[in-house]
Amino acid sequence: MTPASSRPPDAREEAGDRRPLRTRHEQQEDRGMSPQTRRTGRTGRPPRLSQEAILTAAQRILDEEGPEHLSMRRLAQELSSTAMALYHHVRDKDELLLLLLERHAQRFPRLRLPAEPRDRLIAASQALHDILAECPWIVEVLASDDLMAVSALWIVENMIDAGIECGLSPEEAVYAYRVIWYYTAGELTIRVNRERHHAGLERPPHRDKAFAALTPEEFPRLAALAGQWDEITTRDTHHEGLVAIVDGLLSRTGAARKAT
Amino acid sequence: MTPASSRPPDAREEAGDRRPLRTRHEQQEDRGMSPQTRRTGRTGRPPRLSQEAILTAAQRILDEEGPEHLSMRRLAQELSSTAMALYHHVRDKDELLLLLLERHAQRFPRLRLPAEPRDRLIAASQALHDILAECPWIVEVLASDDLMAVSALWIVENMIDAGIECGLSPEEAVYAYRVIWYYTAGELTIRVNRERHHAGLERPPHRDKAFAALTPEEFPRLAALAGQWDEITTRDTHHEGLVAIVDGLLSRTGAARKAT
DNA sequence: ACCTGAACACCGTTCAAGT
DNA sequence: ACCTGAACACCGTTCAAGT
Repeated sequence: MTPASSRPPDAREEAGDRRPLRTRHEQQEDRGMSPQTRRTGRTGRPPRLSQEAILTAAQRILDEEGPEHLSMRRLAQELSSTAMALYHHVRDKDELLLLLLERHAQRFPRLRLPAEPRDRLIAASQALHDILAECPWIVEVLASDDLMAVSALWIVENMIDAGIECGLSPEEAVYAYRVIWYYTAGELTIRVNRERHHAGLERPPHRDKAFAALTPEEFPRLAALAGQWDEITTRDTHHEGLVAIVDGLLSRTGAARKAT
Repeated sequence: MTPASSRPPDAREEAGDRRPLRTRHEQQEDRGMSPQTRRTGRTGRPPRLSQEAILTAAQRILDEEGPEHLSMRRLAQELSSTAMALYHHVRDKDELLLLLLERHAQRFPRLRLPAEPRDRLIAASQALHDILAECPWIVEVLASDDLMAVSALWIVENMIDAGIECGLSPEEAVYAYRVIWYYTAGELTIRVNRERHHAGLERPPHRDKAFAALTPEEFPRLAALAGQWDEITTRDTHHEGLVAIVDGLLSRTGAARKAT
């Protein structure tokens, strides 16, 4: 979390962009002051809400009731306020989720990674996965981008650096990072959705339909595996898959020879 | 699309499951009759809507207005009907989306795949990706499951079969399939979200925040790449990544030696 | 400056009633 | 059997007004 030393000029007032307000939090951040420090100027009504309080309440809802219950209205209720009061501290729901992710990543301990580059690439990728596995509610937000939350940048940096030290060019290292990121995002999305549906106790109905279609003549392999499918499929193979992917990515350049 | 020869007993009337209705379409399917064939019994009011008409209208909305505009109400409007009329032909929105996927997969030509197993695994995986890349609106539904739509089962069958022919055990082949599927799902999800946001013309604001945090001292690799990031990141590396993953997965068993 | 209430423009789905 | 209208229980967000 470097305090942004050089920040690009605020482009929000440009034509077509109708979000004139900067949240209170952003203004404070610019002056490097906490609410307590600030003494200058006239004070309006003292704030009942704060971004911190909002985020804490949101996290509580997430933990106790699940992501599907986190709405601006529900959150306001939790704070004995109105939905609109929140918009004074947070631009919109997306920003709220992003801030929650940021908070989560900050709390996550900055692991010591192995020195050997292949191991480091694997360990960093695993850390990326683990951080997000703990806050799966945010998967949808993540999906929107490949450059991660600021607080998780150290992982991406390590992944790219390890890739380069393994003999990849910088471009190849970015591409390797992206392949791993896609795998991670896919695994998490599917895992989360499975758990969400599992919570509803119901097996998806089209699942049965698919199994019913598995005639041994047309689908010999799948028909043979149908009985064990759920069992095989339940095993957590994330790490195994990650290692295979990393080796596949590194072997393309003969970089693998450097490794263990 | 095998007509389901053995279908598990309908468990829907069990305790707690409150979906007594079977849609008209399902009933017909059971008797193996098309609407035209059916002559017996009293006919009630002739149907104005049909599943076919509903799916066609839904597809039109998807194509012309985008997935975010497909709602039951909008769809009913398109058919000059009411939202509730739809529920006579389709259980819920999820089923509607699943039927759309099924329809799409059916229309997709059943490719001739290479005989050589590694190439076949790659080609089948690519086909899976390509089918879904054309109907990205459904990514969210896909995410819920790893056993695909009935009409795409031939691809999964081929992937598993090719894996086994490459020397993997059946369990390993399923696991390989899942790794590839996670990669595919992740790639598609992120691609779709990017396009969806790109359509809104706005660069995500937290993107700038992340870049601003990229001090060369703390993040040397990322800082050096920042200028080219968008450019590198835009390149479509799906196929490259797929090949690397396949090779990584196969190399774990010495199966790679069999290949080309 | 900070917050509220009412309103806008939506969702998916249920239920009782109509023909 | 097929469809309708009204209603339920929600969304995120805007806007004008209050203190």
